[in-house]
Amino acid sequence: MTDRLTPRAREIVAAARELLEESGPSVLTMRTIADRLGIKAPSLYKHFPDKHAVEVELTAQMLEESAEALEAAAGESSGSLDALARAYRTYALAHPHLYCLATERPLPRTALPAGLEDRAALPLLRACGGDRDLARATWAFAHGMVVLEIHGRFPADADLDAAWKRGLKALHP
Amino acid sequence: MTDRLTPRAREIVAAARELLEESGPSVLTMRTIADRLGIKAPSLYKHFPDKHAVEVELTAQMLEESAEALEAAAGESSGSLDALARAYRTYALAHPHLYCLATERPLPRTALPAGLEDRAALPLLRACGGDRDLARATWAFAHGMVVLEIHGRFPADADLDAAWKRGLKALHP
DNA sequence: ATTATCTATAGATCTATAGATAATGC
DNA sequence: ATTATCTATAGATCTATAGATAATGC
Repeated sequence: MTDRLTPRAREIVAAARELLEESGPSVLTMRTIADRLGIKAPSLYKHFPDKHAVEVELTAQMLEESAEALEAAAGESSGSLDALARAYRTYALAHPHLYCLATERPLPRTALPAGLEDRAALPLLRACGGDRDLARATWAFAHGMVVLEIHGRFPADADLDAAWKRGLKALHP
Repeated sequence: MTDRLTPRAREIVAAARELLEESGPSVLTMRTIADRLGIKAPSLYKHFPDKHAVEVELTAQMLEESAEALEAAAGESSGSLDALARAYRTYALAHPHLYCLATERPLPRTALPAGLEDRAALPLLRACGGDRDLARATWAFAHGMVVLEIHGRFPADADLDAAWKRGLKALHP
């Protein structure tokens, strides 16, 4: 995974990520990426075939980092489902634009590192005792809570901690 | 609600909706909307101040129609939470681009018809016996299932009916 | 030699405004 | 008169390619 890209390509992805996280997807263009590196936009095409390839790398970063966050939560003292949920929510809310970019479009499965999709899903699956249906339902709940919060869909006075607790209590009594 | 817009404005929204549902958000431009009506794009600005105002109307349509679908499900024989969930999923999957447009951005609360947000939330809140936390958790679960399905995030062989059942059983035993 | 960069540019679009013209309604 | 439309256009962008030039590595 660290050798998927040349060093220069990694710098390009890093610049893209800073832009995305700071200012959102609408400012993420080949020109703004190049500007941040002090080069011209056409030079980027020596490192990536097109813009989509850069976005795929951002998606891979999100999946890998959220997998790491979940693995860390699973490995801690408690390792409870509450801890996993907290880790998921914390990661997503710390990187809302990245989370949405990686999540609100089809997974570019063939372009991602082998095994990454499964790795990202594994901690939750384990915590569900291998019950895939329960793991998917819990994932949907967590994803729904996170994206609805990111997009400001809950009423301003909603107690989201309470909603998380209520959902987790039901799914994992 | 039927008098929010002039007849011509309603035709514009209808054309926008057809485009969106047929071809997705990337083709929804002022020019394509105008083309579909046989007029030129600048003429649209006599009916809407800007493109965003058209999108707000599409969002209002989605909220109103999904509210209707949920109200109908609540009023039927069973009126169970399963029926509500089925209605929600069916509506969203029948209108994936509209559902995402209306859902994957902040709610334009001040521009929407008064009471629409509450109305859309009410059937589920009722079915939860007024428990707002449970209603929000259930909404997040349903929204998560739907958007993950729309965006092709579940493995191709995932049994989504089973995941829905499992989640609903937990949330509403 | 190869690689990274640059300049120049093709080829598309987009949103939105200004001002003229035609059609409609009192 | 008012309203809807049109033409013309401003003013921004975007992605991506072609071909030249400079710098690096054998």
